[in-house]
Amino acid sequence: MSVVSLHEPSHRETLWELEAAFARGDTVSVFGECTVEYDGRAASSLGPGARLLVLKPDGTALVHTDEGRTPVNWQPPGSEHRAAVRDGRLRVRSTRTNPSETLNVRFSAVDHLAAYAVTGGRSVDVVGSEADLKARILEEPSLVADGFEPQATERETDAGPVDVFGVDADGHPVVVELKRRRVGPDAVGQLARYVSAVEREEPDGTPVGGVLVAPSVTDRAAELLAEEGLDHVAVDRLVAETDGTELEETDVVGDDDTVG
Amino acid sequence: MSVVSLHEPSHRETLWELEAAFARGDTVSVFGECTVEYDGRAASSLGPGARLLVLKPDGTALVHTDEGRTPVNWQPPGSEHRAAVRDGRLRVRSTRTNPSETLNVRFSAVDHLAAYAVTGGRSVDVVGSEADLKARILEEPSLVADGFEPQATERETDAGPVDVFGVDADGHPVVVELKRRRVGPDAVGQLARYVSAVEREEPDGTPVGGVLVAPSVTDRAAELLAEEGLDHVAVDRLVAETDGTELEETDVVGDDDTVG
DNA sequence: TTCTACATATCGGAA
DNA sequence: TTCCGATGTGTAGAA
Repeated sequence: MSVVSLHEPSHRETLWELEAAFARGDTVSVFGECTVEYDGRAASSLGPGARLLVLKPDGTALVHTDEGRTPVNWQPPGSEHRAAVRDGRLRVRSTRTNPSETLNVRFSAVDHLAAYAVTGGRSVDVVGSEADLKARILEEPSLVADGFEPQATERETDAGPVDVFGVDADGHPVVVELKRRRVGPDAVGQLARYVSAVEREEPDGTPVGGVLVAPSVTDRAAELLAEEGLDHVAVDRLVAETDGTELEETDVVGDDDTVG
Repeated sequence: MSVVSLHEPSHRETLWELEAAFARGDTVSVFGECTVEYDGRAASSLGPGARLLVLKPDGTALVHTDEGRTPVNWQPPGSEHRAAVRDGRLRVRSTRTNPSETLNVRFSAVDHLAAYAVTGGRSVDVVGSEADLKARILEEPSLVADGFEPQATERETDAGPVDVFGVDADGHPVVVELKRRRVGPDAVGQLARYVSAVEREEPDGTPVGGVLVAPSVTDRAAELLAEEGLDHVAVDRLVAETDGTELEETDVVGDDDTVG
């Protein structure tokens, strides 16, 4: 049987099915009235309400309310799920170590449980990552500056790895920081940090250039760049991906049986 | 009825029930064999597999595999869900604008659907935030440095808001950056950025101090701090919360009916 | 395991 | 709405 589904089960039935689902390696969805407590890196408490609890075979636990992409409470992969009936409530406790964390979900009533053999598979990123931007820069270094010659990627410095490192037309070192989206002061700080580190490596007085490649920068970021003598080059991910040729949306519109 | 549950429904039944659940404002859990495509800030594709789809009334859509806390694909709150039957498959499409994004989940077979009136409520953080750390510092400024006097929190600079701003025993400006956990080079960069901004505000030659308050720092971060003439003060969240008195775990151990 | 930075980050607060 | 930084960030890749 592919799916096990319990409608308004007793705590004992829920307990039994959770045990079986854990043993099978199923992913479990539980709807019910519960409270949630968490203690670990922080500590929090959630009062009674109707929630969705998802338990994965890799140890992930998610408590969702009716709002938000982020679970209201959770436990990361690698945790261990345990269920028990105590004080007339069904308790699901998920724990992990390093850091030590505990999630406690107490159901006064379980309204529905479903267990199913969910499979894996990663979503293949077809476009849009910082790696795409890097490929584009390496393919056409003049986007950074006329005469720019890349020499290394992920080059290590005392301040961390530089996205693209190279030399300008005068042979002076240039640090390039890539961002896939509009950036603020933090990205300028990151670039400045790498530039400083390279300056410390070079003979005194060697000018070290810094270029922030991003679709756009905030006003404050632009001021900080000017303040630090750093440059911004506007390169959009669309430009990076299409090489000048815009892609058209070709998805078909107009369906039968559409609801929503 | 509190929960609506369909076992191995036809696409038409699924479609009908999704429509009803959307109208009621229910949160929906769908188990089935599907492919997923996403296009928006990035673009990705996920091949056939057995997955869990969660649809919330606020427009959130989550596609979960058997692994990981992060959904393999998703749509943020504010999106609009639509369902349709097309080419013999049940399609759930979730779209939003600004940025324009589309999530497309195509089920070859739906094995289970459950709809339930999930309620809200935020998890109340009882301890452990950066705000706690700030309160602790304001309560006992000498933790930062002997003679330190806080003058403002979230003080604006050209580089952004400073967590705690004050003067040292000599009356010189001091910038304090708070972190609730162990920090790396990025936090040093953030502090350095604020210090630089304050230095630009002050008369030339005014020494501006910078203190990073965090439980600990990485080796590289420590080197960078030294390089920049900045300080680190180790203040743990536990110290911040308990004021010297350690809390004991009082949770009861030893339950009946425990499984897992 | 730890370190380092990316992410379709998400989220909340402020201007 | 944009800006800005915190987050129990999570996650991957490298040392």
